[in-house]
Amino acid sequence: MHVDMDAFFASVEQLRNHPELQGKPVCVGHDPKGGYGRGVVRSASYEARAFGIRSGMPVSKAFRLCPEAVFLPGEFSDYAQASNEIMGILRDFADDRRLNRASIDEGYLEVTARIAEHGTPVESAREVQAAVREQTKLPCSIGVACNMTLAKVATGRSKPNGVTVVQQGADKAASFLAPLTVRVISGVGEKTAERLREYGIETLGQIQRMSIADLWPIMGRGSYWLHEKSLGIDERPLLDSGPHIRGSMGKDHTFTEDVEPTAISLLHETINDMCVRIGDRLRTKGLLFRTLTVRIRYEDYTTVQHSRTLPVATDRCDILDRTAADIFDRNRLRDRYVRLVGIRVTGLSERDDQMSLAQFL
DNA sequence: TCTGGGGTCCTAGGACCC
DNA sequence: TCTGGGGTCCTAGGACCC
Repeated sequence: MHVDMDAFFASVEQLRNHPELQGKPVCVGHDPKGGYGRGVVRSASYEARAFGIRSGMPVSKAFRLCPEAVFLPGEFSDYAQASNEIMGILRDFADDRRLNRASIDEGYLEVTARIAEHGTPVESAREVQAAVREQTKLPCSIGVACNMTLAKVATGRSKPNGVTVVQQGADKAASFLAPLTVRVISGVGEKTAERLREYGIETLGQIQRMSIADLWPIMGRGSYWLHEKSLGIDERPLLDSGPHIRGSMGKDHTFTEDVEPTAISLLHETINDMCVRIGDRLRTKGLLFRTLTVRIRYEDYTTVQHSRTLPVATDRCDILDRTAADIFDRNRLRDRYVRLVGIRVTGLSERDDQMSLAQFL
């Protein structure tokens, strides 16, 4: 069973934080600044979607589509809190409490035993949906199928507030997927879809009818993967995701206006500011980093990144800032306006409060 | 129309070690 | 002077997800 919250951030705002916004178009995202804002919409309520607004859309466009929409900056901690409540509920329904948390607002539950013991897939899904709604006020959609790929596609067909069940059997899976666009498969993004389109391929049914040899010139090594997905074949076991171990931490900043190459102090101040915040986050989480990556996006949107690995893991702000500034200075192109700068730290480890010999030296 | 910010995962080349 | 094969680590880029 795959459970995905409907317009998650926008729903939290409408149903938990600002009940007066129920029934109104709500966008969570960056300030549109009267149509001149540079961010994107992170989540749009269904009322906003009726105007054509979608998540990921530039806020400037969303504003033009619906100037009367309410734009909220959003409060991430509220969403994290709601997410934890939801995952707790889902876990209670899963066989052996086996839940795979796929993101802040979606998860996969093993429910084979539960369905065998009592009820049909539809009844079970409705039960989960009702429990989530009662305990958190929030709506979700659910897909039930014999593997994770199919369940997630099914959820996509259920939105909002729906339930879709894909009956068992290879033929049932294939005919369910056949008419759908390749984009419904998680892992097929815009680039892959465009490449397939160049060969006249748009639906999963078309891929089902191809051989691996036909697919190879288009997809290369990814051919087996895509062919199996198109048929609804997915052998991955549903593993409990366990406690989350983060692999990286970072911050990006897009300037309100592109920064001219000579404005060095502004660029350095911005980098310093981000380093201070990352340093604070590292220390509150008790983490150290070894590799630092600086990202630069220029006015024409070309983006490059440069990284450096330190000999010893650290959480020190001065090292973070000095290294970031140095990487930036050595690599930036001095004849281009800068749109964005970003800092990301990887190679994270937990801080051992005992000082190591390497650190001491 | 003009593209955020948080991430993950994969590939590939080069340096280096044994 | 030129050489293999196994392996790790680092760096850069790219695709993708929510």
